[in-house]
This record gives sequence, structure tokens and C-alpha cells, in this order.
Amino acid sequence: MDDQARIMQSIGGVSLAGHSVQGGMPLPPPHGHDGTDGDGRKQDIGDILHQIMTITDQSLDEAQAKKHGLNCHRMKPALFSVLCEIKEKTGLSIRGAQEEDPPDPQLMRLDNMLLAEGVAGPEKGGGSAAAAAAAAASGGAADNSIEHSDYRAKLTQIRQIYHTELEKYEQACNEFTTHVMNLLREQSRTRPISPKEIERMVGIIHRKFSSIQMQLKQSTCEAVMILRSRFLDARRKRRNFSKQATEILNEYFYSHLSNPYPSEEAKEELAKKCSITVSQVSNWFGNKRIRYKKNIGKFQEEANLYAAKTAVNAAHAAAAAVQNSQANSPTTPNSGSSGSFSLPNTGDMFLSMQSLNGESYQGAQVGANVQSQVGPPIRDSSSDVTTESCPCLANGGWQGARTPCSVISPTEGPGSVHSDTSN
DNA sequence: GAATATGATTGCCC
DNA sequence: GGGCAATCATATTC
Repeated sequence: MDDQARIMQSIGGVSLAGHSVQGGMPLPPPHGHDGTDGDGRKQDIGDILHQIMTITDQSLDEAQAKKHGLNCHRMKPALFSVLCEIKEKTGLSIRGAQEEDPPDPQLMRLDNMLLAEGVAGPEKGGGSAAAAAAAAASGGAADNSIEHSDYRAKLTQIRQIYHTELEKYEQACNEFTTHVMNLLREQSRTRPISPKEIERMVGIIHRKFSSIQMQLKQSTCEAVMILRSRFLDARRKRRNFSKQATEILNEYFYSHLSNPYPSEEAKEELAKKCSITVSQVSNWFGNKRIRYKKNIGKFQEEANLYAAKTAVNAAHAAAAAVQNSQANSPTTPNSGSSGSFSLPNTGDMFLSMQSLNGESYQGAQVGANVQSQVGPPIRDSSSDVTTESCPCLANGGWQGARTPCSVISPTEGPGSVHSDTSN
């Protein structure tokens, strides 16, 4: 049985007989019939239904005209009433479908992420958390700010695109909703449409559009993730430390050659001085120790150079201290200075003591100064040098190599032992 | 463009 | 968790 026949049956058998009045209005007598003729009435209704069923096959103008004709048709109120009745019967199935969907967890995740990244929600300097976290993990302050601003600029771009698209979608959604509501309102003249139905239709439209919005949010999240990974990758890029930073680190390393293991405080101090992070200082010392140990000969020249520097600095400091003590106090001063570093250590103290003992600095003696720290004189400063030349390295490392190697200071007795970190 | 230097990462050990 | 050793990846030098 097709729809038309079903409606016909419904109208003929169920409803029309009892609905001569619609909404209190008396039905006008059927056109061309006396109103008591059942066959004529059926024919009339069949005619209306036929027109309704074929209305979509016609052109817009024709359909418009036909619609107007139907609206003015004498049987229209009766038909409307029947449709109301049918609707009443089918209403239950609609009601069942009206339950609200629970919030989509994926959508919530996307919303949260966009909010956290500063893409959605109020502007807050876009992804400052991510940028700051990455910045904290990196060293070079100047370069950071460049990359940081670059990251933020790109994030702002994403944010703008996202908001523009979102607005477009919302506008399109509103326009479409208005359009559909107008259509429904117009249709409500010929068929019963409850406000709830309109509401439901609006809900369906909104759901459709929100699924499109979800795609937009997903794409935006992906873009942010890509940007972020690129930003972090850029940070992974190796950049040489500044000459000054390397100088400072080398100075510390060679002046503590006997025990090149800076304490936490020393690392922090060095990091501050070199404008790098503590972990970079740790990396640097780790690399330096290994590379030095692997090829002492190669580093000998460098060691001499820094030892000379340290010696000169220490000599200056010691001379100043002596002068000071002679001028100010008859007692031996406890000079806090131990070379160019204000760090708490005495690693290079004996260099200054050597200077104090009258060993004037000469280029040729510098090597000996270094060796005096690391062990007996090295036969040759080239490839001939092995770890055997350094007692601290003789047993496979400074420490063998977990605990700091103790150094017998020339200023102390053979039995006295001190570690760089102990001070 | 190859060789070398160097900062970072990873896996393991203690 | 700190350090070592190997390795990677990039920068610099020649």
C-alpha cells in the first residue's frame, strides 16, 4: 500500500466523517456537490492529495501557484485536521528521538586542547605555556626570544584562521537555520508543525554544523601540534656556545683538572655566567671529560693555555692579597680568591702558591704546572701521551670514575687530602 | 664536500 | 640521579 492510498484510507475511513468542523470553523460545502455525496467528496480529496503529491514535480512558479490554490482550497481545513490527527499518532516515535546527546568526549578533548594552547578562548599570548616550557629547557636567551616570538606569531595566525572559519561556520549555521525555520513556518500553514519539531530540526542542523566544526577543531589541533613539534625540533638544533662561554667552562675545567666535577652550585654559577642551562653545563663537562680522557695529548696545548691563564690570574690575585695583608694585617690572610673563579674551590690554589713560592711564570713551565695537577711530567705533548701520565686517569678515569678523585695538594702534607667539591 | 669539532641524546651502570 | 660511553646531528673548518 502506498502513502497516498494510506492517507486516503485514513481520511476516508477514520477522520473526515467526524470532522466537519475544523477549529470551530464550519467546513464549506464541497464544490460542485451538495456536501452529502461521499463519492464526490472522496474525489475532491483525492484531487487535493494528487496535487500535493505532484507538487514537487512542477516548476517553482507552478508549485507556488498550486500551493496558493491548495491553501485556499475548501477542503484544506479538513485535511489539516486529519494531518494533525495522524501526527498525534506518530508523535510518540518523534518524542523518543528527542533525547539530548551526551557531550562528545573527543570534542571536549579538542576544546580543552585549543583552550590550553591559547587558540580558543580569550587571547592570552597564544601558547605561552608551551613556549615557556620549551624556552625553559633551552639555553640561549636571545635566540629563544626570536624563536619564541616566531612561535607566537604562527600560533596567532592559526588562532585568527580558526576564529575566522568558526565565525563563517556559525554564520552559515544561523543562515541555514533561519532558512529552514522560515520554510517550516510556511509549511505549517498546510501541515501541522509543532514548535518542538522546529526545535528538533534546529538541533539536527546544529549537530550537523558542529560536526563540521569538530573537523575544523581537529585540523587546528593538528596544525598546532605540527607547529609545536617544529618549534621544539628547532630547539634541538645544536648551536655552539659563545666563545666567552666556552672560555669560562674551559677555564673551570682545566683549573679543576684533578677533579673536573663541578658541584651543583658550581654548575649553576657556570650556567649563569655562560648564559646556558645547568643541564648544558653538565653535558659540556660530560663531553669534555670523555674527550679529554680519550685524547689527552690533543688537549695538552689547550690545557697549557688555560693553566697559564689561571696561573696569571692567580698570581695577580695572590700578589694583591699579599700586598693587602702586608698593608692591613700582620697575620696571614685567608684569601678567598682562588683564581678567576669566585666559585668555592681550591683546585687552582696551588698554582697561585707556586707563584707565591717564587716560580715566575714562563710559557715552558705552564705545561709543568698542569702536569703538577694531573700527574708526573708528560714525556711528549703529542700523541705519545697516555692516561698513564695522569694518576687520576690511570685506573680508567678520574674517579674510576664515580667518586671524585682526591688530590694531594702541594701546600698540604702528603697525608692531607682534599677534594674540589668538598670546599 | 670531506674532515673535524661540538652540543645533545640514549642506554647502561653504580 | 649522576656519570660514562657510544652515537647522532649539526656547525665549523679546510
